[in-house]
Amino acid sequence: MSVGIRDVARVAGVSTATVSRALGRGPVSDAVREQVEAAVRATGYRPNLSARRLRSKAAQTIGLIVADIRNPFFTAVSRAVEDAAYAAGMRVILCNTDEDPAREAMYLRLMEEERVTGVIFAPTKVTADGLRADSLSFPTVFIDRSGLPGAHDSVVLDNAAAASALVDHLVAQGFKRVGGLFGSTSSTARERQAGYAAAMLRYDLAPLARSVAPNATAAETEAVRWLSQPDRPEALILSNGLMLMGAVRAARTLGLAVPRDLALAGFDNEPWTDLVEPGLTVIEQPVAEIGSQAMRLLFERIEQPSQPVRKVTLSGRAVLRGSTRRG
Amino acid sequence: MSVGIRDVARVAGVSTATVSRALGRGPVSDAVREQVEAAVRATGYRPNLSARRLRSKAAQTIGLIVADIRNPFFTAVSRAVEDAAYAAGMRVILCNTDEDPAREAMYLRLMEEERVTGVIFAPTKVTADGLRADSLSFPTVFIDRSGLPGAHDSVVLDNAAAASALVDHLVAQGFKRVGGLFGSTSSTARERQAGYAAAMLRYDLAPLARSVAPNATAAETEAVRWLSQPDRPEALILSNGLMLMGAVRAARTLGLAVPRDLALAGFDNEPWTDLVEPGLTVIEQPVAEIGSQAMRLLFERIEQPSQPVRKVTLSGRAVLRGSTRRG
DNA sequence: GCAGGTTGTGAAAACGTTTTCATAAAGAAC
DNA sequence: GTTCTTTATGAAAACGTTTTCACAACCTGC
Repeated sequence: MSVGIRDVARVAGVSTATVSRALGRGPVSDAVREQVEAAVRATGYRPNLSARRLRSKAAQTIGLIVADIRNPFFTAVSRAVEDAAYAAGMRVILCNTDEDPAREAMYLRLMEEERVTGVIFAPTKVTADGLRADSLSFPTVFIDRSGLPGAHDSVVLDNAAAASALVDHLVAQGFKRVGGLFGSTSSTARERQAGYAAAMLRYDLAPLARSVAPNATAAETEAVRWLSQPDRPEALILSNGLMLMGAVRAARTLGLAVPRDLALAGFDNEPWTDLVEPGLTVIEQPVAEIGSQAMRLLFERIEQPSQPVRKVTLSGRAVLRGSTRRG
Repeated sequence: MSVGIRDVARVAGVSTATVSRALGRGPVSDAVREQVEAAVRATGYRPNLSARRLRSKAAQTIGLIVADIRNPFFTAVSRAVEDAAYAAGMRVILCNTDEDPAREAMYLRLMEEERVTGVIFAPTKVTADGLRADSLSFPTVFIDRSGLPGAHDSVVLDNAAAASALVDHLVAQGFKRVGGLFGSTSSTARERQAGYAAAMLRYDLAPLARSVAPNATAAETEAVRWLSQPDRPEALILSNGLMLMGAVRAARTLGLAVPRDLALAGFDNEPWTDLVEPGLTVIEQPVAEIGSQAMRLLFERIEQPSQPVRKVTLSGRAVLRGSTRRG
């Protein structure tokens, strides 16, 4: 049937141990190494990674658990994670949780069964708060969201500062009734909401915050409801790219001109945000950097399991466009 | 150290074989099954999937090889593939090739070493044309693109018809100098180009087609060059969503109003295409359907390896918006 | 010329499961 | 009551590698 290491050994005229050493790193003479390589070519041998993993206890596999790969933020991060993983000779198993704690639990169990080398995880708040430092049997780095302080390595945005910057800009433009629509499931949304509220209070303005599921349709529905009220906000901050899209839709539905009737600002500098007139003001997240930093932290954690927990905080960049220009 | 099936067996007072049967499907008495389940809970046992795969020769793993997960078309398809895979108890390994045949070859070799259950693959033209029916040691379904006729199962769009529909619409609107900018690496782009050219000829119009790398920046650069010429086209068809975005950017750069100075039509009904004024006319691809059909074909191929090769052709839906409305 | 490395190699154990084979017990058919 | 199935179980083999252990051959330093 299938050609195994024994066949290669027979063809090369050596033992299986020598073949294993020649293919991996081990002391073998140059002559033997060439013989083995020739035998591999001759037989078309392909190592069986399951057997290798079982014996060597090195899965060479990274788990990537995110809410939804269709969220462009996660798409971009995942690409950076995969590039780093494959560059290090590792595979990536991708999991979508849809912000559902039950699915998160299921995938975490799967990661255990796979005996993964490590995991990059964007947890919901409820899951993150339940995970103590020793809850997971594998090295884990949180991205975009953090959990209990000091429990896990993480790479996050300075969310409060970013939200604050948006408020600063809107207030400087003369907007006063600035509302905020934030996601309800992640620590990140909470931090953005807190940063927003704190900034508003600094200007002696009343924070007007609401929370919904962090997706486009939920945001659109809520925005339509909110903006139909007589005392509707004159500016709206959205806590991610999907929700920003929902808000744009809501403004269209209600016939509100941006920024004359409604100013809009949000997160995630997605390619389309500068194409929709008059351009959307957003906080740009360093998505590739988040992914690669997360992998760096993960690899360093794997090498030094007992080193202190680290949290890398990256700054967003405010990209100011027409959607927040004062009429 | 780690708890294995022997520990569970000892705690439950049965043999490892019985534990294995109780956990999988096998004839065991209800009493024993309960004992085993209790022992699993008591010990915190997690099966080692590498060992299971090695022995059972069932990897329960699907490989998904696409050009770039950041292309929203592939993002959406991948989500559908993953949903179907996890629903069937399988894992997904995701690979990005960047349209590079060398990386495609590398990932195909990886799939062999993983002994994957099957692969969903969007190959470049050069790789697809080199793959005969017996070139791959695992069941494979091509998506978005097809290879040698009858060599592999595939799920594709009726690309020629879709491109033709765009030409029909543009001509009906009164446009005559209709150009086409197509990707250079995939069979799909070729088919769209052919459909475009055939339709143009049907109207006694001269086809004006160019090919570039299928990404936003290459399309933008080429579009700027093309649209700067005195005899520039009055309408442009783009062969995917990224290129359509590049063309929108080019029009902005050159100060061309859409559709007055330039009509635009493309593929992929991405969420932003109706937000950028005056709305972009596109062919909507049934992305979720493509992913789930591909998985269906794959599973059926796994069950009946020798059944005839099948090709599922799905139709796109023309979404007509302002970008193609005549002056 | 000899003790003490170092280097290259093979035989066999080990990794943690599932599967095969054998067997005992229980039920069905006569 | 015998024989023939069927069902539930355990002992041991098997999956395809890597790693351990042992050892021989070759160096090095004196």
